[in-house]
Amino acid sequence: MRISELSRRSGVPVATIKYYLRENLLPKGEAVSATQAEYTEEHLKRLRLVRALAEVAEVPLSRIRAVLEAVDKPDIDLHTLLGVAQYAFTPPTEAPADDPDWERAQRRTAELLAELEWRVGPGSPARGQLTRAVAAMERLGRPPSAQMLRGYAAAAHQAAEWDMDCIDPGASREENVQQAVTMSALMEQALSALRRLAQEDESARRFGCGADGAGAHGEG
Amino acid sequence: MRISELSRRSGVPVATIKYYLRENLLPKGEAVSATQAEYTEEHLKRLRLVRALAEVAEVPLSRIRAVLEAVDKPDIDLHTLLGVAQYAFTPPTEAPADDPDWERAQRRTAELLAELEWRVGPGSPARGQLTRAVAAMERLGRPPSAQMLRGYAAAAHQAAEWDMDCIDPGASREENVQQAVTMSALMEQALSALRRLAQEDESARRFGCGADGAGAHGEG
DNA sequence: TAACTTGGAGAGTAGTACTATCCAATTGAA
DNA sequence: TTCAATTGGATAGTACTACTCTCCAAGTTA
Repeated sequence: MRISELSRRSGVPVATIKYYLRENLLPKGEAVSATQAEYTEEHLKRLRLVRALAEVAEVPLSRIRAVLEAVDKPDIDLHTLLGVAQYAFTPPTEAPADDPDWERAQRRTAELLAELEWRVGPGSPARGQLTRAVAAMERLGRPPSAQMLRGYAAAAHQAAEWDMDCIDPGASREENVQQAVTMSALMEQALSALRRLAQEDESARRFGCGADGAGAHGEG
Repeated sequence: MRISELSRRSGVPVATIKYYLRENLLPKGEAVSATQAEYTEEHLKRLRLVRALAEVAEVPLSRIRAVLEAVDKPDIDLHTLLGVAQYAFTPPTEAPADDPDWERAQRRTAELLAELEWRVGPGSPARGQLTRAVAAMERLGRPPSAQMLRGYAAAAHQAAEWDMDCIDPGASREENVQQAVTMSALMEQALSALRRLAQEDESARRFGCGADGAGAHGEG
């Protein structure tokens, strides 16, 4: 397939595909001649994946590139594959110096993970992300209760188990990468949306005036 | 307090505070003279909130402005207050024309919400967000199973209940706004981080080689 | 009174994600 | 065979976001 067909089938403008090629978000097609290259179904799949992550999950292209590069290394086992994808997805957090809120948050998250006995690497960037969120809440004078964190952790673990149910250890590497990345990014969007909808529902139940739930606040 | 003290106490550069004032992210201080204005503790709180949302939750300033403006309207009840904050937070999604994946996703999300009997407005932007995520997964050939969506929905509702437990109907309006906004944005970050950590744990349990969990993939 | 600070305005900057233009080589229809 | 159209590759330009810097006159402090 030529670049124009890739464009037509994916709905992505040719100029954008060229940009993705330059930025190493898409591997180059096989050069047939000096001014012709052949693209495959794999290119189309990868392109669709990049667009889904960029448009729907709002992942910056730099991080998409990091994930794809991390994942393109051959000869790693499934757990490591999922791990590097995860690690590349999560932006690294640098700890501020001499911040009591940060110190407290870090202590709390470490205690939580120890209590839950989760098998997470000591340098997992999601630790930093969690610490940052908790520290920000401390700074605003609204620290989350230990109970709340434990509850959220239980819900998150439940979600993670369903996620892992979708991974087939026997499937191909490319399959598992697609699955894992889709999982991480798109189900996160879905979870975020569901939580917002659930908040609206719960708010209606507790504080709502009418109890019908149909268009309480103006039909956006 | 003068602008320089606001800067010192918040850690935000004076130039940035001036920018936020121009962009209506922070109300103007009370003008004492032509070249002097007085800022209060409320300004400091608001500034810290803006920074937490921008830096930690990565909410674009335009959406922070929308939330703060929506929430600054007086004389609305608690449920509506939480609702407008939520609505302003969620970017509106426009449906693509003639997309079978989108149609299917929309049908599935509508069915899910109906089955769960959640009281959500028909124009709630989180519906669009959910439809978009599901449609993207359909397009990639990896639609989430109905079971998985139901499971995620249950987890999301559980989280929403804990969220609402933190809202005190008797507290001041400004309190509730802060609480609701902090909740929505920062606990979402925390949930995302916890899900990633839980995925790492679950991946280690199922596919891991060593079973110690200490630094399986290279100490980020 | 002289150095410093302040609020306000405007321009400048860095980064992200495209988008448009140009070019020579190549291809496909007349 | 010829000639418009397409292709890949390179470069430049654009729109947007989030600051950051500079300037200035008015006001405050030593």
